[in-house]
Amino acid sequence: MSSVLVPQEQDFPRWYQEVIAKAQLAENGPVRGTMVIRPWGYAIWERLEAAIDERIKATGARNAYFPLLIPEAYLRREAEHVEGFSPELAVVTHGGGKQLEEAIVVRPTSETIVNSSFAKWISSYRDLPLLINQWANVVRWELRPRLFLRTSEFLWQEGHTAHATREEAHEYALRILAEVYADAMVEELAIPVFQGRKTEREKFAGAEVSWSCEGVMRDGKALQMGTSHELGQNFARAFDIQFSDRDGELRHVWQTSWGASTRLIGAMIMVHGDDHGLRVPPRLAPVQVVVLVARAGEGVIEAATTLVDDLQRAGVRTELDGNVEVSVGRRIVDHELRGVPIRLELGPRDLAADQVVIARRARAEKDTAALPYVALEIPNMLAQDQAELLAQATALRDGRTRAARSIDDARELASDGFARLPWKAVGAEGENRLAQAGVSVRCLVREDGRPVDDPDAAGVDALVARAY
RNA sequence: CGGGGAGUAGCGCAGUCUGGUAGCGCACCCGGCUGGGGGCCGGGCGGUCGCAGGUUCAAAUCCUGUCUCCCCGACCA
Repeated sequence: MSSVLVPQEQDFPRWYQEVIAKAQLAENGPVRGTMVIRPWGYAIWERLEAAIDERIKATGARNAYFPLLIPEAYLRREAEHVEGFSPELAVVTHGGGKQLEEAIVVRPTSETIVNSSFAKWISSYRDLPLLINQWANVVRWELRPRLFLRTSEFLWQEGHTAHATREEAHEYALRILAEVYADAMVEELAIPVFQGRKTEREKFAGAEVSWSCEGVMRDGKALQMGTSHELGQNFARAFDIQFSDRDGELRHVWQTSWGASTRLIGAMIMVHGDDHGLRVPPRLAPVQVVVLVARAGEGVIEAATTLVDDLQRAGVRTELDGNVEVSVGRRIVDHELRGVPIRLELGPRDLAADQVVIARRARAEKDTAALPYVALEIPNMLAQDQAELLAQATALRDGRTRAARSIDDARELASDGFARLPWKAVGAEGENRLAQAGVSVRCLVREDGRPVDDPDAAGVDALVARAY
C-alpha cells in the first residue's frame, strides 16, 4: 500500500466524495440525502447483488415482493419496532387529491407488511420454514445522511423467515450471517469482517437478538455491513402468525429478518479506494481488463482486437479502448478512477518487441508481458489481485484492531480503530460511558470464534469503535 | 435542535479587512504545433457577485434583514 492515502478523519469525507464524483459512481439526488447511482456503480452493484442472491437461494429462501406503502397501524402493532422507527418515517398524508383518513408510511423495512401476509400463508407446521427474500428500496428520514453509507432512500435485500422452533430460527439467522453475508464480503468484496452479536443497546428495534458483520474502514471507523436478527415471537404475536404443530397444538412461529444494502458499495470505496480512485475487486469489476491502444500504428488495432477476443474467449470481461483521439494519459486516468483491475497497453513499440505493458490496479505496478502468452496468464493474475486486495484489507483490519486494558484505553484506541476488551469489563454501564464519547460496542465475539450464546459468559469480548 | 463555515462564470476558487464598477484555474469555441501518464502556444465566448433594503458621488466589498447550502454533534442499515 505504498501510494495509498490514509486520510485524517477531518478530510476523509472530502477524499471520499471526490473519488465518487470522479469515478462517476454517484451524485447528489434531488431530495437531500438520496443518491443517484451511475451506470458504472450500478454494474458493480449488480454483480454483488447476484453474488448475494445466489447465496441466499442456496439456503432455501426464495424472492418475492411486497408493497412500498404500509398503513401506519401495521407499524404500531409491535411496540418496540414502531418506537425505533417513528422518528425516521416518511409519511404519506394525501392521495387521490385529498387528505387520507389514516396516514400511510413509506416502508423503512418490511417486517410488518410481510408478516401480515405470513399470517395468512401459515397454518400448519407443513408450511414451515417459510423463507422469503425481497430486493427493494426503503426510506428512512435520517437526520444526517452520508453518501452510500446512510442515504434517506436505499436499495437492499431484506429476508424474512418463519420457523417452528427457536433453535431453528437461531441457526438460520447465523447461517445467513456466515454463509451469505460474511462469505460474500470476503470472497466478493475482498473485505474481512467481524461476525458478532449486538448488545441490548445496539440491537434492532423489535428483535430479541441481533447479529452483524462489522467492517473496518481505512480511517479506522466501523461500518455495519450486514445484520441478521432473531425476532423471537414478537411479530408472530403482533400479527397473529400461528401454526398447528405435529402434536395438534397451536403455536406462534419463531422468526428472523436480515438485510444488506448498497452501503456495501460504500464499504468497497472506503476500504479499497486510494489516491487514484476506485479499486474494484476483480470478481465484481464490470470490466476486468481494458486493452488500451496507446498509439495507432500498423497492425496495432488488429493485435489489440485479437487480444480482446482471446481474453473474452477465456471468460475475462474485457473492453477495447482504441480511442486514440484522446490522449493516452487521460484515458489511463479514467480507467484508474473507475478501478479497472488490469490495463494492457499496446502500441507500435510493443508490437515490434512482441510485448504489452501491463498495469495492475491492486498493486500499483507497471510491467511488460509477452504478447503471445499474456491472455493465458490474465485469469490467474485476476485471482491473485482479488487475493491481494483481501490481504491488504485484512492487514488494515488487523493493524487497526488492538487490545484495550480499560474503558478509557478503549476510548483512546477508538480514535482511529477498533479496541477489543472483555465484555465483563465494559457492561451496560461502560457502554453508556463509551457512548458519551461517540464510541459504541460494535459487537460481541468469543475468543474461540464461536457465536456468543450468552453475553455474560466467560471469554466474551467486546469490539468497540466509532461507527459510520 | 446546538456549534462552525460558505454563497462571485457550467465546475472549483481569489477578491471583501483598507468601497472606485470583477479576476484565476478547469471546461467550452477558433487556429497552429504535438501525440507511450490528465499536452503546449496564441486568440475567444461566458458572471454585474444568493435575495431585499440602507449608507455613499460610487457597493462583491460597509450596515440591517432574509433565504439556501455544507461540515461537526444528537437519531440510525
